[in-house]
Amino acid sequence: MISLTEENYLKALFNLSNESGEVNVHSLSKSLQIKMPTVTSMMKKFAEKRLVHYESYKPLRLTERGKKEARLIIRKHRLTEMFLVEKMGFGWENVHEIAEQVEHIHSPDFFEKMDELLGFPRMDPHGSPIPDKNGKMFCREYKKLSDCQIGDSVMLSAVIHTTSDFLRFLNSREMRLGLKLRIKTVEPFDRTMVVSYGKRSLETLSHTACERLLVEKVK
Amino acid sequence: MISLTEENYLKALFNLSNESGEVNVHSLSKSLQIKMPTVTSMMKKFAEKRLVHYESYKPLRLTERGKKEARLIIRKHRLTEMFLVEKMGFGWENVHEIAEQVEHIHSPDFFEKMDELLGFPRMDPHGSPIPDKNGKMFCREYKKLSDCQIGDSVMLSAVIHTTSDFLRFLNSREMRLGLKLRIKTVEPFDRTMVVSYGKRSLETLSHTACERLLVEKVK
DNA sequence: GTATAAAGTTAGAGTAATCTAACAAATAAA
DNA sequence: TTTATTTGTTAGATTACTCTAACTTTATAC
Repeated sequence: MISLTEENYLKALFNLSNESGEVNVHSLSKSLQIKMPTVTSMMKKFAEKRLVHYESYKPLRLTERGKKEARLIIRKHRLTEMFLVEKMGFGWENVHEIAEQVEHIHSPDFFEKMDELLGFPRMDPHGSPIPDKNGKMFCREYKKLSDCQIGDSVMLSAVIHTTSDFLRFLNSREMRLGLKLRIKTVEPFDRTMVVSYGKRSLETLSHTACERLLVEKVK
Repeated sequence: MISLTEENYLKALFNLSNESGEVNVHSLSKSLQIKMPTVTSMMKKFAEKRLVHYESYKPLRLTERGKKEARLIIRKHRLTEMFLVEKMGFGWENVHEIAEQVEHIHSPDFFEKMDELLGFPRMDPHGSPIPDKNGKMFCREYKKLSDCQIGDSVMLSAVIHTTSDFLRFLNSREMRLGLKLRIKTVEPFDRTMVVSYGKRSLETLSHTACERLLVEKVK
């Protein structure tokens, strides 16, 4: 059995994993706002439960089991966010907090029903993929807007590091998933971009903003 | 701040209160499946927090504050049950378990939205009243079917002690809230009733069943 | 009205999850 | 390559909630 506390550790481990699947105690501690010694001792418990590979002074790595459990929690989180937006009329900037709580509910039926009512969506309202009931996740290859070039035409496909401040900023610029935009200029010194889309022909986006926007190339 | 554990104690206290608002440690212990010494010590904590009136060896009584907090949790529970039935297509016999978990979510917006989408219902799917956001509860005066007489015509208005077994029993007899029924006979020795309603002219109900059915007189 | 049973309390201990203080290892800087 | 900084661990304490065993009070039965 996995406790609510453990579920939060699992989710953070999953979200903080770098390309090679590694997380260090310090970043986990910062992300969960739990002191390092507490995290260390929890990781020893996780190792016993075969949820992480743990060796003293080495980075943490989720086991396959750990990853699967994490994805099942993320599935519940993302289905909930989608349900809140699509079926209950919440704005995408207001659903995270609620989903953080709903994701811990133990009831397969509840989430199956959500999935069904939503028509088995593959993405959440922020464009992140929703793992299936077996904990498998289908990932498309997105690119950060900040890695694109002047002249590129791209479609906004997902947003990451979605604080509600950031989402409100996007709302205020009428930016939605699926939006097609074109890069007009990139400032060399701070990498600020000027883009055009819809009726807006000269919208300025900071490098920080562009790093949080995932796009796909369009012709 | 009231913890999840405390919320469960509050709810049980409220539901077990008799006419004079009293609950004993023993029944609370049985209902929560928590041993009596644990309950006693929690009740001392509740007394400090001004949630119950506590005196050694005397029955427990919720304070006004305690009652209000309890009703706010019950509001969340009943709104959730209603939402699960009306908006998500669950059967009334399957919603209790899920609502037991959802009721602990801290998000006024979430429950306000449910309330709104449901059209501000005053009753849950089992006919129990839903307290308002200030923790006020409007109660109609119902009567147990078991307290009615031969020849009475009544409307089924609520069901209590709603285990899923019992609700499935009602489903199997096509019994729904709002149903009008007439008492044909009452066996004197075991108080079994024979009633008629809809297309069913001779349905037998045990005394146990009749005690769980709340009705209003109709002419 | 005493004996028995039921209900309630006290004392002491255990577990999960957290913390601080002190120390150790690994990494970065000088 | 030594020093300083960052990261990680150990040890020991704390809080919330739970338990069992032993004892006390209240209620019930004879």
